[in-house]
Amino acid sequence: MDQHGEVSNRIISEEEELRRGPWTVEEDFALINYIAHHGEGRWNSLARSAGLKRSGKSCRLRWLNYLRPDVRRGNITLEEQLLILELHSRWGNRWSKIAQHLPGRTDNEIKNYWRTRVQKHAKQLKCDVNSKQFKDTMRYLWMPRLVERIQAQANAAAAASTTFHPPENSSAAASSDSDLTDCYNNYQPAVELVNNNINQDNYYYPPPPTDHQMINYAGAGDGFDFIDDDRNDQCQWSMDAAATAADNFWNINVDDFCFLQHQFNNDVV
DNA sequence: AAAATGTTCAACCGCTTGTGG
DNA sequence: TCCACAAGCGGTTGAACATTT
Repeated sequence: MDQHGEVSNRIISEEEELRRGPWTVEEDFALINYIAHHGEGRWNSLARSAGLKRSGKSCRLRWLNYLRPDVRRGNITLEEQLLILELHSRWGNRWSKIAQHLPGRTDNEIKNYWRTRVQKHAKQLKCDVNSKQFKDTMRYLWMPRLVERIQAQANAAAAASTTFHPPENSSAAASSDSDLTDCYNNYQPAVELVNNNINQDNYYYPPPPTDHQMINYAGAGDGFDFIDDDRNDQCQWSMDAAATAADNFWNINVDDFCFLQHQFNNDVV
C-alpha cells in the first residue's frame, strides 16, 4: 500500500473511532491543557493535535459551553430572566445574540431556559409561545413582576445593609447598586403600566430597561408597540387560565389580572 | 418502595454563513 | 466567481435526575 493509501485509511479509521456522548474528565483535561498552550480555533486540527478522538465540532461545543473559564454556572438570576424576556421580545430565537448580553451565559443555556421554562408556561396556558396573548402577558405580567421581585431583593439587601452598617456607609451602599438594578427601577408595577404609559398615538410603550451596557434601544416604538390595532383579540383567556397564570407562574393575583383585562378591552384604546 | 411521569441540560445534527485560495 | 473548509447557529435528542403517583 502506498503512502496516500495509508493516510486515507488512517483518516477513515480515526473518523470511525470518533467518540460521542458525555465527555470524560481526561478528555476535558486534555482539551483545557491544549487550549491553554495553543489557544482555541481550527477545531478539527485541534482535536487531532490534542489527541482527542472527538470531532472538531464536539471540542468547540465542549469548550464554549462548559470548559471556558468565564462560563457562568448556576441558576438564571431574576435580572437575567428579565433580560432574556426583554431581548427575546426584540430578537426572537437569536440565542447567540441574546447570550452576548448575558456575560458568562451560553446560547445553549439561554435556549434551554426558554424551552424548559417559558415554553412550558405557554403550553400550560394552552397558548402558543409566539402568540400575541402570550407575548403581552410576558410584557404586562411576568416582566413587571420580575422587576418587582428584583426591587424587593434590592430593598431587602439595602435594609440588611442599614442594619449591619453605620449610617455613613448606607449611602455608599445605595449608590453601589449595579446599573442594571438601577435601570429596573424605571419599571412600574403592572397596573400602573397600563394606566400611565399610553402615548399620543394610543400605543403602549412600556419603559424598557435603560442599562446602556446591556441593551441598546433604538428609540420609542422600536419593537415595543405591544398594543396595536388587533387589541380586541387580546386577553381572551378563561378565568382558569388567568388563575393558573397568576397563582403558578407570575405571582400576579387574579384581581390584578382581571383589572388588566378590563383595561385592555375597554379603557385603553 | 417502586414505577411512572416530568424536568433539565449537555451534546449532537443539519443547515447557513464566513473566509481564503 | 466558484469551491472547499471552518465556524457559527438554532432545533432536537436522550440520559440523568427529580418528582409524583
